[in-house]
Amino acid sequence: MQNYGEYFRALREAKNMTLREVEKQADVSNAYLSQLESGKVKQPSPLTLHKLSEIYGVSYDLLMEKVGYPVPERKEKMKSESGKTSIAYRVGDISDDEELELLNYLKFIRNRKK
Amino acid sequence: MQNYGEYFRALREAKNMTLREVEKQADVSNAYLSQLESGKVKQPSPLTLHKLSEIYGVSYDLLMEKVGYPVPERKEKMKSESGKTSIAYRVGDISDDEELELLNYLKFIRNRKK
DNA sequence: TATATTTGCTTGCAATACTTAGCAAACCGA
DNA sequence: TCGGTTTGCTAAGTATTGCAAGCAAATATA
Repeated sequence: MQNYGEYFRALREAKNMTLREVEKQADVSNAYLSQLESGKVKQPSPLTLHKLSEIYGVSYDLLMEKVGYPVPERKEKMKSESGKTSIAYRVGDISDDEELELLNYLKFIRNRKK
Repeated sequence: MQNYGEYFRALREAKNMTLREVEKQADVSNAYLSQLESGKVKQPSPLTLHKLSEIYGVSYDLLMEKVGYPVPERKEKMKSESGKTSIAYRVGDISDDEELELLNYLKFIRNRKK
């Protein structure tokens, strides 16, 4: 993915967290998080991705793949293994653009009722 | 692992390869390989590890673990999640209500652009 | 309104991955 | 012996990760 900065931002905003909240929980500086979300970071380290994956509740592998690191066989497996069962729930059915929209909508949902 | 430099050297020598042979196949400079094997490198990038894993015939995961990167736990998490929704896999932990809303919104997105 | 806090961001800076250039010793065939 | 090649290595330089410090605007609090 080229513009994964926006993706990280969407993840954070979907959780309604500030840069400094993530900084505390992940032990990653808010300065660096800002750079990450604005596309100024090329490839954050696996350790950083791991911390963020836990906070945002997404898989470590997914983030590794997002930023362009080689990923130990997973995507291919999931695509080839499960047949047509539960196609509506399949991961690959959602494009990156759609995913961003869903994250933004999730943020809207969570802010709506307060 | 602390002294994985020697480990990489052992891998290379077990294959009877020179630094320059590995350089050609992996597209990693012999200078850097030398530093790597003499313990002057802290954490080679995942991409470099991936290339070396293919040449030396060891698993990518193993090398990732050797140099101290977090390694995806493929035991419980993924299996317990696979039965659930894949949207959660992509956008993070969500409630059932939120999932329903997101699925409806996804349908809206897809019908919209046509 | 005025002051304090929050929030995102930018600017230097240190550490480190990785490269190009090149050195020195070992190894070759004539 | 001698010129060339191979081999591992070091030195110097570039690029990027990630941080501490701090700024400016928004927001909260008095």
